[in-house]
Amino acid sequence: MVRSRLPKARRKRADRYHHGDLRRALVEEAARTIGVDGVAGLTLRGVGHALGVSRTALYRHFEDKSALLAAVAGEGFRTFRLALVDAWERAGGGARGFEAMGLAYVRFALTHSSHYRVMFGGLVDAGGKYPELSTEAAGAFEALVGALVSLQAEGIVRRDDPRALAQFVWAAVHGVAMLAIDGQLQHQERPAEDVARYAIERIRAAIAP
Amino acid sequence: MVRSRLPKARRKRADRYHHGDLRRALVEEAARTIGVDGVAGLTLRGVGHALGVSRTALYRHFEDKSALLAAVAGEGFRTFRLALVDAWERAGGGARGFEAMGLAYVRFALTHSSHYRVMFGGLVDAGGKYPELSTEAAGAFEALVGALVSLQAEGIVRRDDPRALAQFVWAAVHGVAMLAIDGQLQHQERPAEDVARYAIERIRAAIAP
DNA sequence: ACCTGAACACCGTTCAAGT
DNA sequence: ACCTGAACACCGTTCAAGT
Repeated sequence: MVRSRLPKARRKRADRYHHGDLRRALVEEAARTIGVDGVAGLTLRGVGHALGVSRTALYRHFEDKSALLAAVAGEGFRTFRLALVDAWERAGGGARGFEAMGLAYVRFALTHSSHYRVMFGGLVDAGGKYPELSTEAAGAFEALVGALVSLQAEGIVRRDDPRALAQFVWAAVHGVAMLAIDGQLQHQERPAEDVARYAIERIRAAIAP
Repeated sequence: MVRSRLPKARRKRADRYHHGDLRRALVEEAARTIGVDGVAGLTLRGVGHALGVSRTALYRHFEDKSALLAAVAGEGFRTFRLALVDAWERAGGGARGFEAMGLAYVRFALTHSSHYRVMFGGLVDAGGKYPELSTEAAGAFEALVGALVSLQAEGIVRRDDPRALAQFVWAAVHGVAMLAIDGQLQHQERPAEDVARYAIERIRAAIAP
């Protein structure tokens, strides 16, 4: 009996996936699918098929689809934090670092829009489930807090509670990113990045001493 | 043959739904379901069943599930705009009106969180589809622009392009609302409304002359 | 330990047919 | 015009069984 080759299946074989390899492969494949087809296009069957594995194999590593999405979101927060810190450090901190971090934020959201939506789609802090996700999200937040504390020491930022400041700044940039993703920021043909730059300048005024 | 009464079905009969009545009933029922069970809990079959109508009846009024959700989002933007304008006018405009509008914004988002998520879940401006939704969303935006123009005339707000200002303010409050919905704003046991108040104060500083 | 394949209970959507 | 009921092609998830 001839078995036709399945169209999307990878070369990898099932017996390679031991010792947690499959778990990582599942998260990566899910993230890739989301990047191409959006969250709505993510099916557990499709993920399994793409990896040449049965569609139920993933239940050995994740409780359900939500848990897989939480892992994807957690991974997203990790690379997100790295992008933010990298931008801050490359610009040498300070006022320039702050703008660079803000632009890196918006760029990440625009470049990985579907992934970003999963990160902020209501999974985080979903009743304390998915502790790894909460940790990664908190880590990204702490990167911002650290930057603000440094800016306070320089005298560029008002000496309010750093976490309160960070919540405000995060919320404001998050809002810009979300509206940019939704395509609601191109009213007068200005590119989203210019809008982001203007917003960051206003945020800087908002937190000035 | 005895027909057992279906559990969730309303009293209304199918023959009442003529001349567009069903369309409106479908939108209302979908909005109610979303409010109770979230977007994930919305099924076309459930909506039809709740109205005592076949599960395919809705295809006479909507192209597909997305179109129904767009109608729900549009309706959401309408009541949203009314809430914003009402808060602004009740406070008599000015600096107080601005704060009242901001608080009304966040309260609406927290009270109708699932509905709010549908409104900002990526349906608006989805390639120019759903013109009614775009119109309603634009209407809500214009309410904010109007308030800012009035504040500029009073000399409370800097004389930048009102639409650019409105985009920034909207984005910032939107971000606060989204993080509040996601439960990411209760770091130090402060209620979300206090965080919102602080954010609005900072936004006011950001757009000061 | 890890994976499979059949089965179950759900979906959204289509379509010929009814009034 | 508006609605129905059967049918289709999908889902996520469970579970006994295999290595």
